[in-house]
This record gives sequence, C-alpha cells and structure tokens, in this order.
Amino acid sequence: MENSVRVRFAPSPTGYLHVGGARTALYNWLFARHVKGDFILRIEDTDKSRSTNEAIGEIIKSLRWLGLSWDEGPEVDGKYGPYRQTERLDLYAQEAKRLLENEKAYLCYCNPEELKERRELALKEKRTPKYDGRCRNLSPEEKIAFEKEGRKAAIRFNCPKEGETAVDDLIRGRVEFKNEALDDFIILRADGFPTYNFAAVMDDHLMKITHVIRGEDHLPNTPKQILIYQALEYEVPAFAHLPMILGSDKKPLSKRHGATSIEEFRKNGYLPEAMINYLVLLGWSYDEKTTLFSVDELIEKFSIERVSKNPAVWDPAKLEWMNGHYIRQMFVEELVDKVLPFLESTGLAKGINREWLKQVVILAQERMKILSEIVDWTDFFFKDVETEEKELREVFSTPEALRVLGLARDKLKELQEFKKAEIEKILRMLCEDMNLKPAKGLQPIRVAITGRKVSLPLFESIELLGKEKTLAKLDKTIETVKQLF
RNA sequence: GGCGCAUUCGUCUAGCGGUUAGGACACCGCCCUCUCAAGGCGGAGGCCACGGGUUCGAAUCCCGUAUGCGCUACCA
Repeated sequence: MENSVRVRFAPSPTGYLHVGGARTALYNWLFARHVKGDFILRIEDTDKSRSTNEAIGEIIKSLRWLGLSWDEGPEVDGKYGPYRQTERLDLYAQEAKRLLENEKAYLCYCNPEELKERRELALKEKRTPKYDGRCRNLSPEEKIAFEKEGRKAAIRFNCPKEGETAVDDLIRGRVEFKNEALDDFIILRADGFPTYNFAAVMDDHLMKITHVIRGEDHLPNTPKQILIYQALEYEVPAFAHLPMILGSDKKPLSKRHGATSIEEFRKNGYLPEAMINYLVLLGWSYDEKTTLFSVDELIEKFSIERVSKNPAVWDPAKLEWMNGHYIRQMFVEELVDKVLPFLESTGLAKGINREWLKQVVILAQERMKILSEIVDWTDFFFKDVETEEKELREVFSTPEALRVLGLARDKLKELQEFKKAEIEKILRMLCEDMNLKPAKGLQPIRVAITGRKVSLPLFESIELLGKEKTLAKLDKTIETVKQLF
C-alpha cells in the first residue's frame, strides 16, 4: 500500500523503557494497527556518551513483553533501514552538505566552551541567550584561518529571521511560533554526528513517516523541524504531541515516585494487559464510562482525536487494581505458569506438584493484585511462618484459644477423610461445642496453620497442607504459646 | 528572562452553549462471609484555577492573571 499510514517510536537508548515512552509507543502502535498501517521502531543513538547497546536490548525486551510488535526496525528490518541512526551517518552528512550549498546552513567554528560562556553571560545580563550568528557570513579567508587554528566546524541551520511557522497539531490544534525567536541551531556536530532535530526530520522523511506522534516536550522543537523539512523540500508529516506523565507532586515522573520502568513492573508481577490498559487511559478515553479494554478493543477503538491535552498524574493504586482485575480474569492454568517463577525464586517451592499448585492458585487468585504476592499468600505451605509475638499474645489472650488448638489437633488426627468438607464439619462443630462463633474460634487455628491473622480460606488450606504438616504446625504452635504464657 | 502548552472530585477522565456536572481508582458504610479478598448495594468528595467579557443562558466561546510543566545544548 503506497499511501498508508506509517508511524514510528524513536527512543534514545539511554536506559530502560519508561512508562512515558511505553505510552508513546503504545499510542503509535494502536494508531497504526487501527488503520492497518506500519509501526516502525527506530533507535536514536546519536548521543554517543549516553547511548548503550544494553539499553537497546532492554527497550526491545520491554516492547516485546508489552506485545507492541514493529513492522520495521531492529531484529525485523525492512526496506527503509538501517533503523539505528549511528548507522545512517552518511545520509545526514550528505543532506547537510546540500543545505550548505543552498545557503540554508552554514559552518560554525565556535567551540562548545565559547558558546557556553556567551550563553551564561547573556543569562547574567538578562538577555535572551541565543547564538549571535557570528559565523553566518564568514569569508573564505576567515574560514581558512579557523581551520588553521585546528578548529572543527559544526553545521548550523540558517533559520528564517522573520515570519512565523505554524504547527498543525492533531491534538492541540494550530500552534504558531515566531521565527525570530528561533535560534540558528546546530544540525551536524563537528564530529559528523547529527543532532536530534536534524536526524529526526531526515529519518522521518526517508522512512516515509506520515504521522509523528511523540511527547509534548517536542512541541517547541517542531517549528525547527518544519523549517528543515521546507529547506530540504520534504513533505511535512502530521504531528500529534502527547501530554506528559507526572508524579503525584506534578513533577516529572522519577524514581522518587516508585517504579518507572516497564522492566521493573514486569519483575514485580504486573501483567502486560494491565500495563497496556492503564497506560492507554493516561491521556485517552473512549467514552464516559468504559475503563477496561482488551488489546483488540483498543485497536478497534483508539483514535488520536480523543487524546487529552492535559498532563496526567501517575497513579500506582489504580494500576494495581487493574492488575488485580486481569489476574482474576485469567485462566487458572495460565496463572499457574505466571506465578511459578515467583515461587521458584524463593527457593521454597522446589519439585512442586502442578495439580496441587493449581488448587492453591485457585484460592489465591482473587486475593492477588500483583503476581509476586503469591509468595506471601502461600509460603506457609512450604515452611513454618513465624508469627509475631504481639499477634500471638493477642490471639491467644484467652485460655479457650489454646484449648481450641488442642481439640482441633485431636479431632483432625482422628479424621479419616482429610477433605475440606470433613475438616470444616469437625472444626465448626468444635466451635459450637465451645460456644464460640466461628470467626472467633477459627482464628487461633488460622494463626497456627498459616502464621498470620489473614490468610487463604482455612479449610481448603488445611486440606491442601495435608494431615501430617497440619498436625505438626498445630503441635508447634501449642508449644510456642505454652512457653509464652 | 524569552517562547510554547495546560488548568473539571485526592487521582485518571466524560463533557465540545441549556446536564441534579457522568464514570473509574482511592476512601467510608452496609450486605455476603472462617480471616482477607472478590462481588453486590449505598455514601462522601467538584463554588469546573481566578478575574473580566460575549450570550437570554458558559465548565463549554474570547481576553487577561495566577499556577504547573516543557523548550530555550555540538541531549533527545
């Protein structure tokens, strides 16, 4: 298809994929899938000092985990590659040269230190810091003199000094910028590496990108880029600038606000479905009431027109709730698979029986918000959980409590059918005999079995634990409590 | 400092000239119940940032102000 939509996600590989980047990728991906266009992944690694191969690997891993597949890019290829900017250096140099010849750009021999000095001076004198254009009209002699000094030239874009440049943003509408406020910014560094505004324009053009969907932080860059498009006589794509994601203090989201990378969320037991669903709602809505969407529904329903203009505050609680929702919705077999690595990583659940585990997972499923919580819910099956002394004293503050344990031990020992129904029957009867409400009478048993006041359903847990371990735990707790009082 | 963007319950948001300003998370209460969840029902929570206009009528349109954020790099 010749005129079909092509969008891209273009991260710079300086670290893990953050939730903000993930959302940008998601919106691009949904937009592309919705119209059956192409989604391209491009690596913007022109900052040598900050880019790493590890980061590229991490970003790819996170995108794959989220299920955001790309049609062209690293590990996929396509006919507009390479998809890594450091492998496209000659392309940038070639077009920069063309701009030079057309006098749309010029060589600048000022070095970074000098520029920094002048900028700081301007700031100190309350002037607008801006390149003074001193290299704009250098004579050949002056250039030779600079070269003799050993100076390397960068290439600056010769910005129009009057008129204005308008961005027709799909989300924000028309935004106008006065050209006089623009700087003659550098497009090619002295070392031959392009800068962002130049490389992005060239690649978007060469890769036939039709819609540039990116963070709002790029909105002020857009007039500069449009000017480059025009200077190079490229067709200008459509733009859409997404609102920022902030922390609860309205500051840019950072470590202080908790987990921010997709990888962290994966490790902590979040599901990709939940991440996608939560992320999509951070700046987009379908109607006045729907909050839960499957990926297929999103592909069907997503539209740029309904993206919000406002920055959004990251809310971990809502993500957790949503993750719990998707856990509850899962088939048990699948949940067992997902939960197994978390149990194995504790080293407690070696050689675990899958059918048995399935029964346990059924009990835990509606109680888990994140996968890693499986460990706290089920650890008592694998070891004796030490109960805090304070809690022991509280639960066993009356003599009946200890008597309940003794009786429960005796009754359970005699039980032939160690099944939930039988267990429940005799324990309830026990409570009744002692004139205790079940809520009260079962609590000491719960603590003895699970080590906690809050646990999975007791009778099922006892059955799954088995007679031997159950009796052992009861005995142990009886001893502990006796010593305590 | 200059330029730009934004401003509806604590949070995410619906709303696109006339609504009792709707939903979700979180919070509170009740029901269910062996604890905790889940689920069901209900509640509290918004003078729609502020001030001016326009209009019979403004959360919705316009202009200011304030606040927040972004850009202002040989970062992206």
